[in-house]
Amino acid sequence: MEKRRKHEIHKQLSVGEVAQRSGVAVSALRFYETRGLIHSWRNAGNQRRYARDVLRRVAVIKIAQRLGIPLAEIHDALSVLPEKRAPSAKEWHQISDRWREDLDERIDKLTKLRDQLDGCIGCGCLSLNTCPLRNPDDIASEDGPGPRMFDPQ
Amino acid sequence: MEKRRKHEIHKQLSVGEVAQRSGVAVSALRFYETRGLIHSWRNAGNQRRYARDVLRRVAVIKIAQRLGIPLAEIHDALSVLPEKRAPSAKEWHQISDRWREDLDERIDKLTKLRDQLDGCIGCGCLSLNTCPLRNPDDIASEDGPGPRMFDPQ
DNA sequence: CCTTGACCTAAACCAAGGTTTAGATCTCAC
DNA sequence: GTGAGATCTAAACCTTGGTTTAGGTCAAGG
Repeated sequence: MEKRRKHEIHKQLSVGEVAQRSGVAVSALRFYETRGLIHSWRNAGNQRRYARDVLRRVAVIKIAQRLGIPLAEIHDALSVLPEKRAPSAKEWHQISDRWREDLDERIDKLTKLRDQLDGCIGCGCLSLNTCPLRNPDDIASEDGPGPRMFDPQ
Repeated sequence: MEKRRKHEIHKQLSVGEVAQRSGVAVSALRFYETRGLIHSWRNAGNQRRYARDVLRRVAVIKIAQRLGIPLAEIHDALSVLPEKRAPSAKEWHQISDRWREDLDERIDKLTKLRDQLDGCIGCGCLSLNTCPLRNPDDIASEDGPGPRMFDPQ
């Protein structure tokens, strides 16, 4: 509780406090700042100070990272969100819907890939120049039949 | 046909020929060689020469890349495959089954993530310190309730 | 007042998967 | 045999998402 006192006294957070409470390394927080994902001001001694709202922002960043969204896109998404208040349901929807679509596309792509692989495993894939796995864009081989994937046995 | 003559005369392929026929850049082929994914010998003038079988190997590499398998793992998988003949169905199975599992896991992970996101979008997510999206490992927050994601409106 | 821990910056470093560049050498068709 | 185009090497560079290090400054309890 000794250590907690500081937190209770001022509403601003130091970078170390944000790190501890958000579970993100100090170096990562500074990195996010260079990328414009979070913001801070400086105290008299040039140290970063954060509004408590930064914790929400960092939480959103962490979620987006888990979803596999690149930081640049997270940045764009966050620029929709207000800095000093909680976003409205509508604002959150705007962002999460976009990420949801992104996720869907990736799942779709992987699923199609899996189906192609299954086809290729199952069928023996003796005619690999027509195999969808080898010809993702359905471009006919320009140089005669390619090598077969494996021996007919 | 002029240019084709060279191909027809010798069964060995130069790096440029492999690049053209496989659709992989020369620089990438050299890179794969440094990683031990493909092999070549040198001619009298120190230029790389490849057996035609390298084309099959590169095809497998390309497929694996599409599946999202890192080169180091592709290397491990390829070390199972023979260099100078087409792999047997069994050998191909050994590899493709592994990749299939890998793919499955990733699809699973993304699907779970999508479901969590859906839950979070749908439910309003007012209690974010218990939200599965924010607490992937189900660890209780140690520092009181976190900030809510958005306003109840 | 002083020491220790937190903080500051810039720059280097890491992984993956290559590409680009520079400068030298080889090959081949004519 | 010669010039163009292909190839060679090593090293630098690129992106993404940071971490580490070095050398200094700040803050605060005792």
